Amino acid sequence: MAQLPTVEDVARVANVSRQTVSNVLNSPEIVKPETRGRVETAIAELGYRPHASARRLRTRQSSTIGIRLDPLVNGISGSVLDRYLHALTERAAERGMRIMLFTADDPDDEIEEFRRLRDGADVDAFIVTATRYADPRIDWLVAEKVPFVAFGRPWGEDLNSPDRLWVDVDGHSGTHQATQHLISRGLTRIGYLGWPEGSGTGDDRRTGWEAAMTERFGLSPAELAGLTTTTEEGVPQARRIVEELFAGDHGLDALVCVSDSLALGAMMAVNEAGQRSFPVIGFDNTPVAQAVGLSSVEQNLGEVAAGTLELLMGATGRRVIPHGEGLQDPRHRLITPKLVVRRSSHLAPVEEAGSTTAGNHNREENQ
Amino acid sequence: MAQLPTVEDVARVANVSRQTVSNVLNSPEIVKPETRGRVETAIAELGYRPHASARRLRTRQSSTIGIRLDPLVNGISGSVLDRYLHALTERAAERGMRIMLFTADDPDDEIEEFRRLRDGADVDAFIVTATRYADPRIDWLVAEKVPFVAFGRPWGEDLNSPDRLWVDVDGHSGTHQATQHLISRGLTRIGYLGWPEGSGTGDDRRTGWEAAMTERFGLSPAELAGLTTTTEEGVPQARRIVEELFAGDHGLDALVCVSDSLALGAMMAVNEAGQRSFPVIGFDNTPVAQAVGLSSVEQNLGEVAAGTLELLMGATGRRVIPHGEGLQDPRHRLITPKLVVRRSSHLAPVEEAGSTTAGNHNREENQ
DNA sequence: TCCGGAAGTTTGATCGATCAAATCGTAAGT
DNA sequence: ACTTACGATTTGATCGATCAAACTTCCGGA
Repeated sequence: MAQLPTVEDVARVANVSRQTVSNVLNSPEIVKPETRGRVETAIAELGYRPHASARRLRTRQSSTIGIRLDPLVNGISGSVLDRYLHALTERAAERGMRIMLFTADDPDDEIEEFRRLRDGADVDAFIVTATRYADPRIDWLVAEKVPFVAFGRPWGEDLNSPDRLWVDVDGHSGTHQATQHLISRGLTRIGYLGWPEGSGTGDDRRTGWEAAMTERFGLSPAELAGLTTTTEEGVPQARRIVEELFAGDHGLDALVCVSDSLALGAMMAVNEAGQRSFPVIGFDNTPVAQAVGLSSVEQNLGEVAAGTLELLMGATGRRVIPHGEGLQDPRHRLITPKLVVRRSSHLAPVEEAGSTTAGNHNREENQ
Repeated sequence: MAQLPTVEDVARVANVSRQTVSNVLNSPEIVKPETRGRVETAIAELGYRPHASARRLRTRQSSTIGIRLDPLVNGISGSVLDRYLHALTERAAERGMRIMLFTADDPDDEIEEFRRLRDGADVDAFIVTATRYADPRIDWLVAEKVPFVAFGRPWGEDLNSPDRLWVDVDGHSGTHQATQHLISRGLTRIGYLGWPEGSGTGDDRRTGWEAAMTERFGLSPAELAGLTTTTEEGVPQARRIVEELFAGDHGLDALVCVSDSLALGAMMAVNEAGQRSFPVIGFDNTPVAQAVGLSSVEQNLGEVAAGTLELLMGATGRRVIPHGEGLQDPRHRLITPKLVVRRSSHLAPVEEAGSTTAGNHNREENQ
């Protein structure tokens, strides 16, 4: 088979030099229109396509972003990361970037992988997920000046640190919307089913519910605590604890939950208890929520992905901004999620309050 | 910042030539052990890491596999591909390979992307999913002799075509196991809830149920047809049709379903009808099935991923076998799935037949 | 007329690795 | 002892692009 055409070949056909071909590709504006046209014709004619590795070797740019993909799929909510990945791949493609996946057993291993990918000019930047307090990965990336964006706020650290770009979903706003929605339907004893205190994301989501309840009913911290139930993540865990709740004298009207898993477990318990009009709202709007008709807070992962790339490449840029160069403010993006209200299925029917206007919430019938 | 070390630097420190360093990396067996040790020490000392792009430029190999990631997440079962992706990333890493993602709007666009990635030496091979009859992508890949593996059998074409490597899950076996399991519990009127005829995967799965029913009860085609219900993929669709079924005089004991979506819909209808001991079995073992305690057929995606790489790289190889070179037979892998039996939750409780031995089925309590 | 300078284009060097062929040294064969 | 052969290592060329600097035109101003 004939060799693939190179810049050299294109140059010969267009009767120009290598460099001019290169310029047509990389900075067309400096080439005289007439010449440019000739070169473009030659490119089309030969079916020329630049050799990415050669370009990378020279420019030390890869037009590729690395992200770790965990081996384990952590159940029902694992899909959030997958959906983010889909959105990211798509948005990245729009800017001529691609996504490369890798795995790692632990943070040290991940750093080792960062190093390999960076040194091999395989990727220009990383996206790190599941960040923790005093994360060694972040420290390494900052120290080595490798561009990166974290998906998830730096809980407990400086949210505005210039070194640390991040995107996240505003959990507070999500649960606030969910709670307000229930309030607008005339419900008052709205409980919160969350994770044990100490998780940044979980605590953030709880504050949204707290704020909405306090604004409307002026509850004291003690009263709020009385409406709060916590459990580890997991459908059976949630079902168990909500069953216990229903066994006692809870006096609740509805539940706002920190995740779809907990909401699903709660729904099952609600259903079990024969409570046919006890609304439950989840978080993440996973496929499961869609499937069973569970109202949930939708993280707009397309926006999250777009925000990620804006931080990495600027508003419209097509290459990663080197660390520390002309970074715009703010150095983060906090995406506001939207409540998706579903006419709940038989699993946990929600009575529609006749005249309720649902504001700007999404409303979705069972598709 | 100091330049990254190159082979040249390592060579100087180890007092050997560039090529020897290269040999230590690529064919250690031809280097005298003593020399090798010296080189390895130098590598460690300098923290040298090969520059992937330079290597790629020279060798025209990228150690990367490309796979398209669809923008849309097709509901509940979309996660199968995601789980495959996780498994693939992990297995690929074990062999020093990485996964690169891309998107495409349609088959032609995907071919264009194949071309770009191939010409740019970005990837060594592709994995194609969601293949169709007379798929133009396959034709292109075969014509261009680009190594690839299809996830999914070439339905309606030559299963043993030498040009076409594929991996797939044995749907027949999965539904056969599911049906046998129900039979072993003493159930007899076991229905099948599937997709409309014409989908390769769907038809394959139905044959497993048909075979098991025929073996045990010697049913005629007409009788089998009487036990079969079909609908398009989707939870609400399934719920609707099973509700209709229950409204009439169906006489069924249980349902084997072609997917978890349909099974979930069926479960909801069953529950609605107050049938508390009507087993439903799904297919794919999605997180949803785990969450709601639905028995389902688990596709072992780790094995599928491993099979994919075996076809691409040989049993233990660390590089992609060029098209047509020493491909072993068979040119495909058909992975046998396993039934996961769950003690079903309140959504659709399954009575345990006291003394049933479940054979080699997996048995899983609600975690 | 001559010079400065910008615009457009070309030339030579280079990125970091591997390939192919050459070289060196040593052990085996006759 | 002399050739042959092989194992181990080195040398020069090369992959395909871009960078940096040089070169050529051409125009306007003194």
